[in-house]
Amino acid sequence: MQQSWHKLPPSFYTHKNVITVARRLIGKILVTRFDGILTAGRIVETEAYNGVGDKASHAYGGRRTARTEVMYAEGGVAYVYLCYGIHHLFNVVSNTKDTPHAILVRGVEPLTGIPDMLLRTGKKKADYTLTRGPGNVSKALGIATHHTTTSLFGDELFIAEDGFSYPAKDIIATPRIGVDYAGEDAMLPYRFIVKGNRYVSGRQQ
DNA sequence: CTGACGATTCACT
DNA sequence: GTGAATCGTCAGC
Repeated sequence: MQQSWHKLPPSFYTHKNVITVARRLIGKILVTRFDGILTAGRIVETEAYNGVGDKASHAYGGRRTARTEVMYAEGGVAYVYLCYGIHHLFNVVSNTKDTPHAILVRGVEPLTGIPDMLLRTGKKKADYTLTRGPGNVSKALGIATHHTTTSLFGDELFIAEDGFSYPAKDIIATPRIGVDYAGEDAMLPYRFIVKGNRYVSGRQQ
């Protein structure tokens, strides 16, 4: 199983077009190995945040703060922040240094370590709610805010590919979720989902 | 130092 | 469908 995983190379993350990277992340495998506990899931939902010109992005207008500084790093690190005081949201930083692109992972399909995901989330059985929605993804995989700035080329937190891919016709673009405050940018088709997949958040088609 | 609020989730009506 | 939970972050004083 995991012996056929190949960690994504730096060139995957330094790509200039964050929309393209978000699209390519669909079908890849998000892997964590904290304290020797291996958990992994196949990414089925992502959202792109397109730098300083994107009103929905934390880096809109070139804003730099202690929290968002990591978005300006070279692609290939994690950006994790706390939302609503409760939920840890995991993002992948892309593009090169000083261009604050990021991709929010909103849904994965559990592959490895499901019993550990159940322990972390306190759930009793593995149904579609286990890793659907960005808060649940981080909780099930054990990702927390202190993992922000973690390199995706280490062994604790990374993204891999295993040769699997979804048919192109099943990957569709939609507007992003929960970004109504972004005005017209809220309409942009920067969210990618696997059509019909149960681990995609929001209303089911 | 203070206050308002969020790239959400879940329990409950 | 509605509302509470909950706290780090950031703008403003």
